[in-house]
Amino acid sequence: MKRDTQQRRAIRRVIEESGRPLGPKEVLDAAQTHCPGLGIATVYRTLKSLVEEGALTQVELPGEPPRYEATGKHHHHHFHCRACDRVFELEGCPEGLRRLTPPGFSLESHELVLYGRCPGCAA
Amino acid sequence: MKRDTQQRRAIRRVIEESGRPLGPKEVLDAAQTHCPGLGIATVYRTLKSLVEEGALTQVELPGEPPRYEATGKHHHHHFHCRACDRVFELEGCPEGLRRLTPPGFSLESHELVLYGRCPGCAA
DNA sequence: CGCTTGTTGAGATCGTATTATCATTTCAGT
DNA sequence: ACTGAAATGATAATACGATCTCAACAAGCG
Repeated sequence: MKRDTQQRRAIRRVIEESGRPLGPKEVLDAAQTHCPGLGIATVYRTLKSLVEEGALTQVELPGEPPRYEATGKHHHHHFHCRACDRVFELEGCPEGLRRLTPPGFSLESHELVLYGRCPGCAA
Repeated sequence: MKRDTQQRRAIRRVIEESGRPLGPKEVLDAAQTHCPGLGIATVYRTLKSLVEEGALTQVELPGEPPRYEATGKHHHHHFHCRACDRVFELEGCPEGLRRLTPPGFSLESHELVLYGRCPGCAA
């Protein structure tokens, strides 16, 4: 049976409040302000179980370990800041993807990542 | 000083002839047909030095170790076949990326990956 | 409140990709 | 061909993220 622990509550909370995909380390740091003493093992365990029960979605970015965001948002992509290494959500989706697919290939999905500077780092 | 060895020649050759990004294991398998006895250590060493001298470019895809392709092609993206796990090059680039960038963010570059079935696996 | 059992935290352990080690080989200049 | 130095290959060692172990803890029930 699944228990409602402080740790699990803190982890869910920081991800839902952040509005952007967080890595395990980011989750740990943020959740420790609500739940001192929280360990990294619990973060990994909880992220895994939240993904399995569908509450979280793994976000895979090129050359990076996975991050996690709340499930249920509509289709979107991400912006990866090269300066602070944070990842932000983007609205919308580019046009003409089908046009890029050569004959014979069957297109099932796509991933797009924009790179640059976030507002805080662009200054 | 840099020597022209059979191993290095075989590795450059398979990458240039493949026309798609190859991972270290793929390079090893393909190059061994030209250079029997080739070891994985030499593949890693050579890939690294070819990247450093600018002959190869690292291709990072979500959730995958890097692959390598010849430098000098014009801007392009990739198609990742979910069945055979091979990666292919795509021509062209989607429209409207700038439109996706929220105010305050400075866009420097982007990566796009299409997923699906390649011609050989779609059948 | 007290018991049962799932959960936690610290550290050990693992898995995979990559790099270092080192004796041997082989390239390249003479 | 001879020689010195760089390159190679088998294997050990590393890096890193993620998972496992297990004693201590705490959620939830009666």
